[in-house]
This record gives sequence, structure tokens and C-alpha cells, in this order.
Amino acid sequence: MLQKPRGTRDFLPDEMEARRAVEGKLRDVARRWGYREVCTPVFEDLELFTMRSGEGIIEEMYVFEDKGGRKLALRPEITAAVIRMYINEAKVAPKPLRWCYFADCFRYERPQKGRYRQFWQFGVELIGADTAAADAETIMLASDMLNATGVTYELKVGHLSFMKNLVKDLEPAMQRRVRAHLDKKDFDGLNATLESLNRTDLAVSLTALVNTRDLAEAFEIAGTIQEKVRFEQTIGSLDAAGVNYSLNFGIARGLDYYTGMVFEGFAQNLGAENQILGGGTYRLAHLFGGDDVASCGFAIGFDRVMVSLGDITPAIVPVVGIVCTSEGRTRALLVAKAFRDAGIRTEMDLMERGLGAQLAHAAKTANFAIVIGQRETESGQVTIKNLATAEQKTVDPAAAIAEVRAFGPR
RNA sequence: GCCAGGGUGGGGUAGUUGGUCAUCCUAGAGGAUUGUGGAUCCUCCGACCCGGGUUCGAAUCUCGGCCCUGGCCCCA
Repeated sequence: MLQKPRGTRDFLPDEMEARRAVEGKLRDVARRWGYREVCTPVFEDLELFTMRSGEGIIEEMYVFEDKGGRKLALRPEITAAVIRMYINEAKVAPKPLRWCYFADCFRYERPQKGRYRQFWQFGVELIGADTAAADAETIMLASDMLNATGVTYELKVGHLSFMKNLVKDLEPAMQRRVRAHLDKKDFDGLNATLESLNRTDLAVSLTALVNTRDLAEAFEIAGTIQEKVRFEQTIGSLDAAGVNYSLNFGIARGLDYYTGMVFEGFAQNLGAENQILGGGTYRLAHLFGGDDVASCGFAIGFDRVMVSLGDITPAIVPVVGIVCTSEGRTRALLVAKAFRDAGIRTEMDLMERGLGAQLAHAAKTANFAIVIGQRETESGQVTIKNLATAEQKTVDPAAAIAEVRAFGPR
């Protein structure tokens, strides 16, 4: 038997309804903040993704050649594509641009809990605003969105300049190595690296920086950074807005991509793959041939949010099963249409079953049965049966529709 | 790429000193029951992950692969 490709998943209707419900909550928050949805191709030129990250990431991508010999890749993330799109299509749009997306990405990695080869990201990009207010808005939006899903999480906010300031005297390659150690909280490796450079003094201050949760203390350790005022304003806005976060200056977020403020969200009940959100300020546009534009954004790991939320009780929506005899069948079609026009999920028998069997099936799949036989056809009414309580009565179709609608939210 | 555990009908399972038609529950279809459902009974449907090896004979032993679950690595 054919199997689905490794690391992919099938979603049955129950699960899709749960996913759509959460997606809808994220969408709704983004909409209320003014972020409008964009969509980019599932595959792009390979170069779009290797440009800023090097050839190494090809190992983790789905790369292929099309019939015209073009080297393409399934998108491993969306931000690069959105910025490419901005340069191609929207360079002259009034700033700032508030965009969001919900899309699947592909990475060739070993699957495990919360990590799949096809996975969905809900992200936002705020393009063209280079201010503390912009930085604060993305964090507030991230917080709002995660709150809307109901997931339990921890939000960490930091700034790359603190760490950069401390290691600015090191060779670029060494800076990168130190930041990699810090990102992984690998203090043994950090100490070894700094010892080999005769800079054990840095080990002390870097460790202190990573451990502090206090802004004033961070400035003491790292010295004044150029973006001091902006970051203080950003933090001030978060406090004023009542955002629940903690400061963390150990966030390195994958090296060269981000330029300043960075933030990450972690779910509490996941395993090794517990990061559910990542973002910050960045500059990418110039890499793709555009003018240099400051941007800020984040992406939510949608699948991890779903794993963290666990089983979701689906919203109760009334379902109507039309039960009819052969005499009532023609009229049943019209009644079914009336129910559907009223927005009610309505299903008819397709198996040519008898009345009893139709009712038995309706009892498993619906909340109400609408019985239409010869008697109802002659009287112009329908018999509505509440399948949970077994109560039934014969009324006009309009009254039956009203009763179903009163059952619960559609 | 590495490590550990696992893979028997759609779901859940029993079954090895190797030996009849592979067990049971559930789900699904039909019937007992042609205008009233979830009970009961009956019938049907449907599986040993794939391939090689050992053997008269493999779900069982063995090797390789694939896939699943979790951990490592990585995570733009």
C-alpha cells in the first residue's frame, strides 16, 4: 500500500475543523491590527533561500530542477519570499506595510514531536517602519495572537546589540561561534572557545548578560548600545500595554538574519521542539536587489501550537439528517434546500435505505432528523425529531428551521 | 546523519520450542424489522510494513530497507 511521504500528515475532518478554528482566531487578531493577507508561491528560485544563508541549507531543503532546467526549492520559510514579493510588487506602496500569511513550508529534517517535513506557519511582516513603535507593535501583536489561541507560553524579548557589543573586538568568525554557543546555552563550549582566545573576561560578562533579566543590569554589563533609547521605548510600550514577557539577552536567532530587537515564544508542554514563535527586526530587501528597508516580523509554528493545545472539543453545530420515504423524496429535496439556504448543515440519504435505517444513521451523524413521508407531503409539514431527546413534532418547514437554528451557533 | 523503542483488518488487539481456514473487540455494509434510531442476534467486509535469507513450512528466526513514536544533531 502507498504511504504518505515521511514527515507529512493527513488531517481528518475533526482535526481540520480544530485547525481551522485556531487559524481563524489568529487571522481575526491579525485583521484587527490591520495586517492583510498575502500569498507567495510554494516554490521559488533556490537562490532566494541560499542567498543569505549559504549553500549549507540545501541539505535541509526540498530542491529540484524543473523541465526548463531551473533550480527551484520548496519554501523552507516565508519571510524571504514576502520580502522578494515586496520588492517585485509593492515597493512604492505607502509605508508601513502590514502583511500576514498562513502557509505551509517544507524542510527536509528528521521528524519528531512538533517537527514535520511539511508544516504551517502563521506570520506577519511589518515593512518600512524603523521605530520603537514598530518593534513594540509586532511583539504586542504576537502576544495578542498567542493569547487568542489559548496556548500557554512564555515570551522572551531581547536585543542582539548587547551581545554584539561585547564581542565586537573578536574576529567575525569567532563572533559567530560565540553567538552560536550562547544561542544553544552551551556554556562549556563558550568557555573553551574564549579560553583559546585568551578572553576569559568575556566569558564572565557574556554569561552574566545571558542570565540577567534586568535592562539596567544588561546595560551595565554590555555598555551603552547605539539603540539604547529605541529599545527602552520598545520595552516601555510593552509594559504600558501590559504585555506578559521577560527580557532575555541570550536570544541569538540564527546569526546574521536579524539586526536588533528579537523575540521568541515557547510553549510549556512540548518536548525538545517547544519554540512556537520567533521574530525580530531585520533587513533583507537589499539582498534581493531592493532599497534597504527596515522590517520587523515573526512567525508562529502553527503545528506546535496545535500540539500544545492538545485535543480540542469541536464547536457544536447543528446537523440535520433528512429522513424520507420514496413518496416523500422529491419534496425532501426542496426541504433540504430550504435548510441549506438557512445555513444549516443538511444531509440526505444516498444509500436507498429504509426509514428505520435512515433514522439509525441520522442518530449517529446528526442532531435532528427531519422526517418526510407521504403524510407530511400531503399536509405540507415536516416531522422534526430531536435525536438526543427523542422528542418529535410535526410542524411547518419554517418552524423546523427555526428550531434547528435555536439549537446553537452555526 | 546518529540512538532507543515499535509496526497484525479503518481503529484497538490475541498469537513464537516455526506447523489447520490467524483470535477477539470496535467501526463499516446488509438482514431479522417496508413510517421511527443507538439494544439483541445473524451474515458480510477487512490484516501479519516491504524485500532477501534459513526451512518441507515464517506473523514468529535472521539480514536489509521503509515507516511510526521519542531523544540527539540541526533549526534560515
